Amino acid sequence: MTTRWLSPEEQRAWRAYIAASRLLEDAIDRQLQQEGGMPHLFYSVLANLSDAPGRQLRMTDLAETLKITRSRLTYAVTRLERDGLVRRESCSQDKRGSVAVLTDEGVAVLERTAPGHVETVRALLFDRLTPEQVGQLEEICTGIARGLQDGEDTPSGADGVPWLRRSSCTPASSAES
Amino acid sequence: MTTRWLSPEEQRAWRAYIAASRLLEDAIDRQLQQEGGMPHLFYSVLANLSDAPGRQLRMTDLAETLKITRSRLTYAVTRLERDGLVRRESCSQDKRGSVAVLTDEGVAVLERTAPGHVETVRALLFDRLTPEQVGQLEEICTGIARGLQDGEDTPSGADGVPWLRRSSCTPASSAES
DNA sequence: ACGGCTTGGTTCAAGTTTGAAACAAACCTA
DNA sequence: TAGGTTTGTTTCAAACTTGAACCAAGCCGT
Repeated sequence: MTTRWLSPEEQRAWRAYIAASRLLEDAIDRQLQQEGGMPHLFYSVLANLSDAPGRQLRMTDLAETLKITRSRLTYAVTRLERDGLVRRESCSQDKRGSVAVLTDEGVAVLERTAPGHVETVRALLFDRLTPEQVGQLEEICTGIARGLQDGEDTPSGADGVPWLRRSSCTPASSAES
Repeated sequence: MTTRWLSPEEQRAWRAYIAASRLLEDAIDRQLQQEGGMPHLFYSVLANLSDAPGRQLRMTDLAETLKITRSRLTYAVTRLERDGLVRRESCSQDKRGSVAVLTDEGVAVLERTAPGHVETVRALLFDRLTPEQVGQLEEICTGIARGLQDGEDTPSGADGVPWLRRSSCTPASSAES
């Protein structure tokens, strides 16, 4: 096949998407770095732990919900542990595993940082979208994410390209990022 | 004000967005790294140069259209130059400036890599969206991006939070990423 | 022409990410 | 139950990003 290039509409959408996502992540990272001394991802680790039962989660589960590699998470948790916001405990059932536990100080930092973060997300994103657009965004992203996770362990069927890796999900509940 | 938390809809949209953007960038980076030996951003540098008049662009202009810091671009161009895909030339009009020029080898690599990249973007994103969604995505992203660039040199008016930096735009034309 | 401010780029160190390799414990299965 | 595979996590080096600091060249007003 002679490559199906992007249509003008698709190109515009793609460029806009790249620009928006780059700018948005940069802005959020900067805000969180200044007010919380940590990048967005690290904040997300705390946030996810905070609304997990017992404020703790197995490393792998955390990595899966955050959609990042275990390696990346190991680094993040190590740093957060050094700062006393998270503690590692070995898993009783499975001696291979370890769980990340949010410390009281972690909770405190999160509570102090969350408002500013949410305000930022709101100001930069949601205050600029109509309710319908919020719905559209969710629908679009949910579909894309699902597609990216299903191809998962891609057995490279027939002529399929083995894009992507990563695994399934184990969602937590409420709160922000 | 007591912090306007995200509504359930907003939360779902936000989480979905984070997941989708993370997975998408990872997948694209992986594909490009394998088939082109470079991360998405570097590919974008080549792509942007390729459809610029004379296949060249001032560093600052390139950084602005790519929405990245000059520093990041310096690194990327240095690497691409080391690989012979780009060449730096000093600007005649402004002796401070330098322009990045796409070399013939750069063009070759781009032509060899573009099809796979476009196929990926298509398979992972556009093939999963209806035409209406493509339009919605563009509209949403354009609005967000615009908002993020206007606040630009934020003079921190009254009680404004000085989120973000970065500058305006000087678009190029056709092709992919 | 001089000093000062702005602009275009680079440099450097510290921080983060990637991917492959290493480990160890859990799980088969013969 | 020994051996082989899979699973959970860390380690390590190389690559990339960040932000502040720096340097030069334009720009301006005097």
